[in-house]
Amino acid sequence: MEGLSPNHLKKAKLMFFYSRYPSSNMLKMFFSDVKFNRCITSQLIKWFSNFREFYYIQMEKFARQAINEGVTAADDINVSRDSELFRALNMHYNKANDFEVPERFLEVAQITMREFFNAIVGASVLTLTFPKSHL
DNA sequence: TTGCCTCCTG
DNA sequence: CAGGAGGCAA
Repeated sequence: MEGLSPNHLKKAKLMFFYSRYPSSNMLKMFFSDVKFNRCITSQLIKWFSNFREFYYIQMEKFARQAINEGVTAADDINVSRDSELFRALNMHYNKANDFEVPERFLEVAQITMREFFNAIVGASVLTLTFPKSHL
């Protein structure tokens, strides 16, 4: 019925730093000590789905914050280990802070942030161009 | 139908 | 995070 321990959850979170969309096969390799069945697989996939939700919610949150703080160019957005965004994400996926988050994750997070920034700015431009009834 | 995903709740 | 609803592709 189960097979996934709290440690597996912690391990999954660390894996998230490397891939946001691990395939079921990748999961099977990463969790080679687990006897997979539909429930286990679904469980793990659900975890990553939840991880992504949190990730994207934070992205939108901080992208809007940057806009409100006056940032006008996506290129002015940078994500480093001392960024508020990173602190929020690290707190969520690496609570114990006993793992060194790969540099690659910072790069990806920054790219994501910029994409959200542009998407939000773009959307606001639309509402300004086509106000009220026209949308 | 099955599998995976997002969205929304609690 | 778990559950359930609902969309979508295989």
